[in-house]
Amino acid sequence: MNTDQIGGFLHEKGVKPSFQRIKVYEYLMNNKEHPTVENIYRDLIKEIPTLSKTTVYNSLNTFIEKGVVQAISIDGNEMRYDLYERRHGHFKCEVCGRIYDFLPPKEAYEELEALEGFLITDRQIYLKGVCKNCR
Amino acid sequence: MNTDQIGGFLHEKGVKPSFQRIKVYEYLMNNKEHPTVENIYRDLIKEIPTLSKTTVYNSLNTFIEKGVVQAISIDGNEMRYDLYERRHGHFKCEVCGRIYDFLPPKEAYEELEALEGFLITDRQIYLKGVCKNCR
DNA sequence: GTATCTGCAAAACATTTGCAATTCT
DNA sequence: AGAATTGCAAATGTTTTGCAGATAC
Repeated sequence: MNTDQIGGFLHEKGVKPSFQRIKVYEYLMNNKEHPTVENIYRDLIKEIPTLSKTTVYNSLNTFIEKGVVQAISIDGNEMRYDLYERRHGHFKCEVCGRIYDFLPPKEAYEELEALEGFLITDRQIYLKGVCKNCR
Repeated sequence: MNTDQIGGFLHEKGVKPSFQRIKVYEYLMNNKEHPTVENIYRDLIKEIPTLSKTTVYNSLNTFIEKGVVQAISIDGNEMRYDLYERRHGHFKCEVCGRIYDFLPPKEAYEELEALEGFLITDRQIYLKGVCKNCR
């Protein structure tokens, strides 16, 4: 996906595709390791020297509102961000700090529908432990 | 469970049962609505006028280390705390803000074991939406 | 008597807000 | 021109840290 295509996609989703927003979205496309605002800001400012952290926050919050990005609050520290994809869970390694995606079996999600009388709009499955590399 | 029994229990779990720690633990036993540090502090200071918020944080962090309490980071705001119980999920109502416990079907948890080569020490399932009362 | 725990004040961070300047249509 | 967006500085709110005094074994 090139810049124009991202613009088109954001527009479709109800997000005005400003230059900064396109860059933030593109960053999330190319960096799947669940970056923090700091990560995004530090990297993008090389390309966009006038960028402010506020704009990164603004962009991300707009994306979340429109459902194109999800926030990951797997621990009490900073938020991490990820393109929205249905039904994937996150595993955080307590040793290296890396966050891995995983695809929980369909059953795990389907069973979660069962909450009688509640409207469910978001589901997050967070696992913690020690990853393959760190064991 | 009375104060002495809590003390015994904490001792068993490797937590020195100070007066303050027993009170914090007792508070979590009696207040299952996932209180914040602020909640705990505001209520307990009535009983323990010298209590400090630092001690509440210290106690909770010790509890978490020893696995008797779990922290809930369901959103990017303050942490919430809950006695550790195997296998229960949390649902946050976006309207009233309340956090409900729910018991995910066994299958949902068992399937999560499947992560090849990873050691899993903690699992959290967070749902968000609108609760029965707020619909 | 030495370890640990408490509690105050200050520090450290992440995130939000107010607002003026800029950009886009 | 009008509306939305950007970016700076300041404010907010949560959690941690440093440290001195108190407590416990």
